Amino acid sequence: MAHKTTEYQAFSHQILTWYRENPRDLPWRGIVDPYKIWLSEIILQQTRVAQGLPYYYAFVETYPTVKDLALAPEEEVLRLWQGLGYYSRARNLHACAKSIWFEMGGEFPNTYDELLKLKGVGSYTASAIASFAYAEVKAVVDGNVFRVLARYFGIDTDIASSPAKKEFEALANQIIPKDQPGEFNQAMMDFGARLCTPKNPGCESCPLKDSCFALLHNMVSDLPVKVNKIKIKERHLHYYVIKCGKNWVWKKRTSGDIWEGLFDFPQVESGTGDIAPAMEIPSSSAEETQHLPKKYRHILSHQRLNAVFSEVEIAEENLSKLENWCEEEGFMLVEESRIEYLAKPKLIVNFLNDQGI
DNA sequence: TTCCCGTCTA
DNA sequence: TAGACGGGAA
Repeated sequence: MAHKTTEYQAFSHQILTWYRENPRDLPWRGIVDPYKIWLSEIILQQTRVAQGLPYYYAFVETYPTVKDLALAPEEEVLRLWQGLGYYSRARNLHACAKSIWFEMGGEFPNTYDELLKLKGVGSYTASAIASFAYAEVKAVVDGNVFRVLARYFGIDTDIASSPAKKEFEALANQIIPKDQPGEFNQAMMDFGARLCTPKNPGCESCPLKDSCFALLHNMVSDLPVKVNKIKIKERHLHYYVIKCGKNWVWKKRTSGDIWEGLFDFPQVESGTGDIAPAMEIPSSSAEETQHLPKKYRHILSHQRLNAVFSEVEIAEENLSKLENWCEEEGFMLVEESRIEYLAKPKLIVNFLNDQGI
């Protein structure tokens, strides 16, 4: 396949040339510390650079080394992650740091295969760290790479399917120059992010415009092929915001649902939202449900949440009853000034902001 | 509405 | 192998 090798070399040469003139200025570029590269890559999973950037700065500042992260309490890590979404990333990040520090002697894994064993590190992230920090020849395949390869080579495999991942990884690993794998990987992602964009790509100024399959066949807007089949679930949550003086009742969310490890309020879920669900709260009466319920709609990728917040005031003389109830139900009383230190879903942050908290 | 496709899990 | 997992921006 001599002609293919030549074609691939021409392709990677063009991409690298473009990259040298058009690199994104990112804070982790040129960094060789695998810890910081790992941090940046986990933060950037499913996340736009602009959104992840402040979190990267905060994490590097708060936890400059893997040791600092390992010694931090998980709740503090989740609080710093608040608002970024996909919270399992933060839990896995922290669990990995502990494992690297306490079980691996603080030695960061330094091969693709070893990196892949870390929780939350899949083939993309393992390739990124291995190529950036250790110059291992492993091609990254993220959304940008899918798009660039699908368009240039005219691949119409559904990129949401399982075989697509293998097909694109195999191709990218054929193309990647063995003498500068990290540069090439960054070049591909920047090229996809800045020029070969999902909408309105810069084909007129593209260095590959004479050989791009999609452009030559007028298929730029048709590639890559992505079959969207997410089912969106409609949910109705009724939250009870229970206060006793300056104490609020909070609930730490458990596994098996969204927002694991984050804090919100005691809650009842109903199928339709038509019927106002009831919750047995000690020492409260109808008159003590002070304000009109506040309604919020919150959109996630797989769920549409319709949340209603009812405020319940408990007389301070009933504090000990409330404490017992919290104990039984697995709730916790949190003093108002401590609320800001809890890791909370965006929905709850929005509600609190509207309350002036 | 579509894009962020990355990883884990059932 | 499909579905779950966030939140913001274009």
